[in-house]
Amino acid sequence: MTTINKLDVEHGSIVMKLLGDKTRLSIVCLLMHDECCVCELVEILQMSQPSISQHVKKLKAAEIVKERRQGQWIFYRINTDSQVYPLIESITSFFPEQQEKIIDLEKKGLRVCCD
Amino acid sequence: MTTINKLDVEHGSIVMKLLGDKTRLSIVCLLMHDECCVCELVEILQMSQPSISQHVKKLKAAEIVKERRQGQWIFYRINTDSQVYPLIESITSFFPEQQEKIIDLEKKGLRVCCD
DNA sequence: CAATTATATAATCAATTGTTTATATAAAGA
DNA sequence: TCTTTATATAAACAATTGATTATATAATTG
Repeated sequence: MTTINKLDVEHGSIVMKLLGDKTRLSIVCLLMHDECCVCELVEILQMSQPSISQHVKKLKAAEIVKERRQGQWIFYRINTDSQVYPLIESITSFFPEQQEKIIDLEKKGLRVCCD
Repeated sequence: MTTINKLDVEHGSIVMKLLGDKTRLSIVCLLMHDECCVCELVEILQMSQPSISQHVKKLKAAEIVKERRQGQWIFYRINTDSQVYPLIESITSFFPEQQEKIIDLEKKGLRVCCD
């Protein structure tokens, strides 16, 4: 049994505003499945690299995502430790699975893998 | 057992942007408990009447709220028939109950009642 | 170490947003 | 019908936002 931790409206509206952008909402939905690096997001969302970087920067500033550098790449993932994670999880559950976009990326050989 | 109807990101981000404003998020949280007229929202949120009217207009345009005229007053309430209502309900559940603000209004004798 | 690849950052700019002030509409009451 | 009360709307404006272009940083590879 989980008790929901209430958020204040001030903080919540900031998070909601961040998700109130088509690109960022897509990024967050995508990252719910898998971590992705910037170039993968660029390919999937068909947007410029600086634009994607600016969006993930905002998500990072709000602690919605975390980053992890691996070689040349910087991988972004959902910050499940965040106070707003339950809200994020709840919101993204209303949107369609984005997995097929990552699968398409693999098919095109554009998936970044570092082992 | 309820099956969640998925929303598309395009539509969802518009709704999220509307809730990404402190005033509108507060209004929606308040209306989850009770319908309110504009002058009650003005009093509770301590904002100008035109400002509140502009905000509820946007919420109405997105079909998040409905209006009902009663005499001089126009009461706004959550549109529970909307396709995005489950999302609204889910999001608002993360924020504190706003009931005490309506109770305070009653104590001050500022609650609008038409019978 | 020079070239390449991935990402970040900064400057610029058009578009959007939220508030205020002023005015219009519409119902109620004297 | 004139006044009051409640609400809507329009115009103006400052602030914020998101995209683009150009440049910087940082790791990799030859």
